Amino acid sequence: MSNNNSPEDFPNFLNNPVETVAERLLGCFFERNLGGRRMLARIVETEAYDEGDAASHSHRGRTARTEVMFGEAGYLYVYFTYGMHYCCNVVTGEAGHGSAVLIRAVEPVEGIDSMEERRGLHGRNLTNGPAKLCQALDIDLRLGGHDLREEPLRLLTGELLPGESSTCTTRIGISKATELLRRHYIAGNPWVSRH
DNA sequence: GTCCCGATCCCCT
DNA sequence: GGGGATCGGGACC
Repeated sequence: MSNNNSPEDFPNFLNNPVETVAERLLGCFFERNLGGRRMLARIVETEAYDEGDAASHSHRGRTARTEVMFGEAGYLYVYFTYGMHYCCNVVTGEAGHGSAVLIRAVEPVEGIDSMEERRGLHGRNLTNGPAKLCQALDIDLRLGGHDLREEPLRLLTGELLPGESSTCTTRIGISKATELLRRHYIAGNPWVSRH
């Protein structure tokens, strides 16, 4: 992996249409510092959401919950769902436009023991779902609105590896705008939630 | 104020 | 493959 994880590695493409960003986030990293323990995870599956999209939390306009989605790119939008799960999104686009990319699956790279401890299991189910990865990386509402250039959770740029390619399909777990091809994942990657 | 349902996961079969 | 867990947001009264 050609990645030396310096702070300058923050992605410079977040201020683009959300489906473009969703694709380009594939291969980027979350670097989580938890009490001095470092975890690194590679993004392998994403979904794009924005205002014009009936499935998006920003579709009905600004609310206290979704305010972060309408802010500047590069911040974290976290929501709580089904009474017990958290999911996280990278805010994209210009301020005033409510768009974000849901991170649906990551591939553990470093600090795997720490993730396993938090999840209470090991193997494929560690991070192959949006709420699973939040539990593994200890992401909850306390990180809502967090600047992803800063500790303790940073977004670092990354690329697809030679031989890898991305695929685009319809999104998962939604009932509106089900026809849109706004789910992106790295083809064949074992950490993707569903192939 | 009340009601409904969700960008889900896990355990059981 | 199905259902239960569990709670906050948003719609409507």
